[in-house]
Amino acid sequence: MFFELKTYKFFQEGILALSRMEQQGLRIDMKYAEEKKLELTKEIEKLEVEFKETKLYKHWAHTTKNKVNIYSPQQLGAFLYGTKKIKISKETASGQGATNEEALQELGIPELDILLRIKKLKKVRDTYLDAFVREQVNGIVHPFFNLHLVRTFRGSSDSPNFQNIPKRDKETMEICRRAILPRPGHQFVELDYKQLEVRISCCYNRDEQLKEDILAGDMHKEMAIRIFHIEDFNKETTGHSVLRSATKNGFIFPQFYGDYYKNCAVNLSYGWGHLPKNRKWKSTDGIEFEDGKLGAHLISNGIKDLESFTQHIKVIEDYFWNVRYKDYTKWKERWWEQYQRVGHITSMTGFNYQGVMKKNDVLNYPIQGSAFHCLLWSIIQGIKVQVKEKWKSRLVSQIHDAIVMDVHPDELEHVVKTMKRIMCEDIVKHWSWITVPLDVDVEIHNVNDSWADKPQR
DNA sequence: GGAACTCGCCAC
DNA sequence: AAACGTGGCGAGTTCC
Repeated sequence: MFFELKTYKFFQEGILALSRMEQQGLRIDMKYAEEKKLELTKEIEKLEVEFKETKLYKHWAHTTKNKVNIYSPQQLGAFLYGTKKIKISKETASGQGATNEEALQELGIPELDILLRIKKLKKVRDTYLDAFVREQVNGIVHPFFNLHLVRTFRGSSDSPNFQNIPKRDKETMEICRRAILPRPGHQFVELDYKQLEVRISCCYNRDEQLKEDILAGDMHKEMAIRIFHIEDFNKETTGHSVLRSATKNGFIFPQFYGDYYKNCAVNLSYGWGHLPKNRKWKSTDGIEFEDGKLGAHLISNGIKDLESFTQHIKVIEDYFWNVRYKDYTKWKERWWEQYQRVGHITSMTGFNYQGVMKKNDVLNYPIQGSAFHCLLWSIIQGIKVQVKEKWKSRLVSQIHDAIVMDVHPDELEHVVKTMKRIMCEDIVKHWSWITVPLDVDVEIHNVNDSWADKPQR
């Protein structure tokens, strides 16, 4: 398949820019990382002893021929679903009984909480801290940023992977990111494109309602009101803000990736709302809502169990795609029809997607790719200025829609201003297909603070 | 002893 | 008719 020369050159420039990031690298607090690893090892050993004293473990050891490995999903599954004959509520892709966090928590066996805690600490120690220590050279890690590995023409990172360091979970985030430091006297600055993928999707689907919702509205709130029957939505109250998050992460995002109402209904009610899956809801079920429980609130609105909630979400999904974002839906049909007819699709940034693809792939790849290409273009331009103006500041990492910089305080104002200009203004002049304004969120950390420390304000 | 697989989990 | 997109990576397991 052909790529235009400018597309080829774009990636060539991209590789050169990313290799400058790689050469720069990021500082690791080696003393901290080594000490934290030891501390975690002690805690893990203590918890292992505690776990092995439980009745559950003794039963497991007693009924197993070979030595029990508590970290083997296969052995754990065999014990729980075989020996103990617990009914499987969730299967893995290959049809085995799942032993992931969600599945284990559902069993309600308190001893398993110890095991989950051990696994969480091991993950942090062995996947992150260990990798930093292993990969560092003279206290600096040089993560690779690849452009040749991903189906969507996004990038990836390895050795160590700097694109999946814990962020959402406060405890593990702090343990891992505390190890990452700016150069002495410098400060971290992060520039994140706001809602990049969905904005880029508008450049394909030209849906005016979606564009309006992104720029002026609050679609998570609007949909939360419909999903949970909230007449007087108030962002400040805990109940409403939880249900807004539930809607965002349990409905909006999955829907944009091609999920459907049945999964979303489970996500929303069982996942976020803590409502039971397999029986009628009671008024005492579910998370704390405004004055009572979510269960009571939904029951009073005629939704009494997962089945009726699923039917409700089906209606919402229909509204979402066939009424509210009907032009997006029309684009999906046109785009899918085109792929089926000619066998490939070309993205706004000039990349060809070919070969056997599912419908969701055809609809997602070009959007995901083009969104990342906005970031890549900004990185290329940013590094050009960095070199030309001989900045002491450096671009040091990228995470799909975000740039991480190691900035000298004297240059802070100029660097942030320049990067914002590149990311929001220059880019829309360069690519006329960008028909939606782009915006960035800037997080400025304090001088010498680690990546775990809170940014200013 | 390594390749290829599964499972689980971190990010966007 | 079917049903969530992209990665990296550690550990366990199976196969050769």
